[in-house]
Amino acid sequence: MANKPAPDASRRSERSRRAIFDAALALVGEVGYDKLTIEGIAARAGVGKQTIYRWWPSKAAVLLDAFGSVVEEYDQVGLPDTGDLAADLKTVLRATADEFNDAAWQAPYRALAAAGANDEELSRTFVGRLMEPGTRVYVDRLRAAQEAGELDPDIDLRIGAEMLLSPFSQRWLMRTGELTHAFVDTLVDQVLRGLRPRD
Amino acid sequence: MANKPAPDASRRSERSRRAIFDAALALVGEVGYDKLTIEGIAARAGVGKQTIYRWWPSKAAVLLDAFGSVVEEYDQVGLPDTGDLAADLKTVLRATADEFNDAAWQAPYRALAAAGANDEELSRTFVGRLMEPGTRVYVDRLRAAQEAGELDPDIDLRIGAEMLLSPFSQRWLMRTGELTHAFVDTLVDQVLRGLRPRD
Amino acid sequence: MANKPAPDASRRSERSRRAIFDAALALVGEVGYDKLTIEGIAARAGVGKQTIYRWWPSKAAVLLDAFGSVVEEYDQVGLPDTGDLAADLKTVLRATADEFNDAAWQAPYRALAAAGANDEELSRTFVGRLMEPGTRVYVDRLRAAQEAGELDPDIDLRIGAEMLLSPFSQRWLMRTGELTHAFVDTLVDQVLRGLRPRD
Amino acid sequence: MANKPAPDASRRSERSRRAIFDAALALVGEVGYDKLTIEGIAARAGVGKQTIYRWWPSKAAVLLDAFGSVVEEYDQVGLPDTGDLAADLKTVLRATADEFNDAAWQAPYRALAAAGANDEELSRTFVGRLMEPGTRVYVDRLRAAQEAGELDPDIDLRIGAEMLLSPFSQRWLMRTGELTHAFVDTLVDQVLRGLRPRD
DNA sequence: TAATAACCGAGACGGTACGTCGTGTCTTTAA
DNA sequence: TTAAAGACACGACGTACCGTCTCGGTTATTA
Repeated sequence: MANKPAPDASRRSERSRRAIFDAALALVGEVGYDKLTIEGIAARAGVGKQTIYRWWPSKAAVLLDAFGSVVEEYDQVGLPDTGDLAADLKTVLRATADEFNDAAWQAPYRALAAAGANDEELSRTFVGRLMEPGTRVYVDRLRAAQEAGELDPDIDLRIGAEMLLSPFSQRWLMRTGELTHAFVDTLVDQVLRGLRPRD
Repeated sequence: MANKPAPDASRRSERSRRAIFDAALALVGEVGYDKLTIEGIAARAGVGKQTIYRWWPSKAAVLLDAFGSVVEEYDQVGLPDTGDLAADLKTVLRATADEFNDAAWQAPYRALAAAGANDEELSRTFVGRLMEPGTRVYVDRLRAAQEAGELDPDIDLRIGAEMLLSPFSQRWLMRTGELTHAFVDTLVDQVLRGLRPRD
Repeated sequence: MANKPAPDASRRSERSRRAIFDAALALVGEVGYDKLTIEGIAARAGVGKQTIYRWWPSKAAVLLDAFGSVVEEYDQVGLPDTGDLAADLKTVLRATADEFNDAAWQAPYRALAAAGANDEELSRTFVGRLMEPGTRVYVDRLRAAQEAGELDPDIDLRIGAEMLLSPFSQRWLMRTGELTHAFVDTLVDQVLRGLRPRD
Repeated sequence: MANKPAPDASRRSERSRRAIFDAALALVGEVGYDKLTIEGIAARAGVGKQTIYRWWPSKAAVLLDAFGSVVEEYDQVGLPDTGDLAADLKTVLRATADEFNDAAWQAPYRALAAAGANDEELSRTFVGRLMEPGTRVYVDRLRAAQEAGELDPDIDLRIGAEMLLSPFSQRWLMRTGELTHAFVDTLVDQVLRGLRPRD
C-alpha cells in the first residue's frame, strides 16, 4: 500500500524548508502562480529539486504550507466583543478588507483558492487550515451575541457567518466589486437585520 | 502597432470552431483543467494547433468560449414571479443547486472560476459574460419585490443579491459545504428577513 | 507494431542536423565521451533537445552519425598497388598509425568502439559503416596479390587481413603498445611470411 | 597534499567487500554496464553507499576489482607444452573461445574493455592486471618453441603473440565475426607459417 | 476561368519545465 | 569507531507542451 518510501522527517533540513517557503512566496508575488515553477523555487532557495519533491507533491502544496506558516502567526485570538455586534463586525471586516487589498496577500491567496477549485484534496486542506479557522471566530462571535439575546435563537449561525463572509470573499476573488468600507458597513447592516430577534 | 495580422473572420471554419468547443469541453471533463492542453484539444478536434492559436490567446479563452456557447443557450428567461418572493427564490436556487451538483457543469465552471482568480483580464470576461447576467436576474426580481413593497425601500439590492448568491457559490467553489435544499431554504429565509420592511 | 510516430524526414532541418554533428564532435573532444550529454549537444548546437531525440535514440547514435559523416568523406578509393605488397601495406599502415595518433580522431573513435562493446545494435552499425569498409580494402589488396601469385592460393584472406589490422587496432584501443612505424614494419613482415606461397 | 583521509584498510569489512563484488557482478550481468549504478550495487549488497565510495573511485574500479578477484583464481598455470606448438595453441584457444562465448564472462569483460577505452588510468590497470598476464603465457610458450628451434630466431615474439590474440579479441569485442574452432585453427596455422624458420 | 490569397491540417522547430534517477558529500543512528 | 541509512545540492535524463514557423492542400473570392 505504502508505495512511497516515506522520507525520514526527523532528518529534515529546517534550513531548506524555510528557504523554500521564502522563495515560493517571493516568486508567486513576482511572477504569478502560473509562472511559478518548482524548478524556480528550488533555484531561488538554493536547494535541489528533489528536496522539494521529497516533501511536497505539487507546487500548490508548497505554497499552501508556505502561506500557511505565515498566516498562522497572524492568527486570530478571536473577534473583539465590545457589546456592540455591528460595530465589532465592521471594525474587523474593514481591517480585513484593507488586508485583502494588500498585494502581498493577493497572489498566494488567490493562487491557492484557484488551485483548490480544481483539486479537491488541496481544497480540503486549504479550507481546513486557512479558511475554516477564520470563519469559526465569526461563528463564535455570533454565538456570543445570540446568547446575549442580541440575535434570534433560531438562527443558523454558520449560514449567518456565510452571509457575511461569502459576499466579501466572492467580490474579492472574482473581482465582482470593490472591498470598500461602505460596502462592508452596508453588508453588516443588512445581514444583521436578518439575524436579530423578531419583535 | 498592429502587430497581429487580424485573421479574416468571414473565412473562418465553423466546423473547426465547433469541433474545438466539443473537444475542449470533453477533455476538461475527462482530464481536468490542469491537464487540458492546446495540443490535446487540437488533436481531439482533428485540427491544426495554429487554428486554435489564430483565434484564441489561451486555453482559458477557448474554454470560456466553449462553455459560454453552451451556457447561453440555457440562459435567462428571468426568475418566476408568483408574488411569493421566498418561494420563487427557493424554487430557482434549489434547481440551481441540482445543476451545480451535476458533474458535467463542474469541471469547466470550476476551471474558469479558478483561471479567473489568477488572470484579471479573463475574470472580467468570465464575470461579465457568465456570472453578471445570472446575478442581474436576481437583482431584477428583488427590485420587483421592492417596488411591490415586499422589501424595504432603503435596501441595497445588489448586496442583497450577493447575500443570497455568494454563500451559495462559495460553498460550491471552495467545497466548504453541501448545496442541499435545506441549506437553500434556510439561506433564503435568513436573507429575506434582513431585506423586508421594518415594522 | 510501429509505436514511434515516425517523424517526417522530408521536413527535417538540414541546418540543425549539421549543427548537431559539429557540436557533438567538438564536445566529445573537449570533455570526453562520458561527460558528453544530449543536453550539452543541444545547447551547443542551439537546438531543442527534442530535435535530437526525434532523430536519434542515444548520444552514441548521434556521435556515430556525426563521425560517420566526417569519415566517409575521407573514405578510401582502395590501397595502392605498386606491385610490391609489403611496401604498399607499410605505406598505408604507417599513415594510418599517424592518423590514429591524432587527438581529433581518438575521442570519437574510442568512444564509439567502447559504446559498441556494450551495445550490440550500435556495434553492428559501427562495424558495418566504419570498420568493415576499411577492412575490405585490405582484403581486396590481398586478393590482388594472391591472384598475382604473390600469396598462397589456400590462404584465408579475411583472416590474413585481421592478422594485420587487429594487432594494430588492439594496441591502440587498449593502449597495449605504441603505434610506431617500426611496429608496423615488423608486423607486416611477419604476417606476410605466413601468407606467401610455400616453396 | 594528502587530500584523502586514507581509510584504515586493516579495519575494513571483508564481509562488505565480498558482498559488493557479488552484487556488482550479478548486476552487470542483469542490467548491463550502462545501467549499473553505485546505488544499485550498495542496495543489492546491503551496504551503505559511503562504504563503496570509501574504497573505490568509480563503478569501473569496483567492477575491475570484482572481476579481477574472480579471474585470478582461474589464472595462469601456463600453456601446455606437448612439443607440438600448433596443437597446443589450438587446444588453448579453442577453450578460450568457448569461455568467451559464455554469457557470464561477456558482460564484465566487455564493460571493462569499453570503460578502459575512454579512461586511460583504468585501461592501464585493466591491461596490466587482466590482459597482460594472459598475453605473457603465450609469449612464453612461443619463446620455448623458439628456443627449441621451431620458430625463427629473428621473430618478434610479442608481435607474434599479438597476431594470434588480437584477431581473436577483436572479433569478440567488436562482434566482427564468430569465435569458432575453425577460425581458431586457421588463425593458428596462418600465424605459425609466418613464424617458422625459413628454409 | 484562372490566379491568388486566406484558412486549414500537419507537424518540425527552439524552448521551458516536468518529475525521476544517480552522483558524490555529509550527518545521524545503532552496534 | 565504523558502517547502515539516507537527506542533501547538483546535473542529466527523456517526455510533454508551449507558441512560432513552414509546408502542401483545399476553398473562395478577385482579375
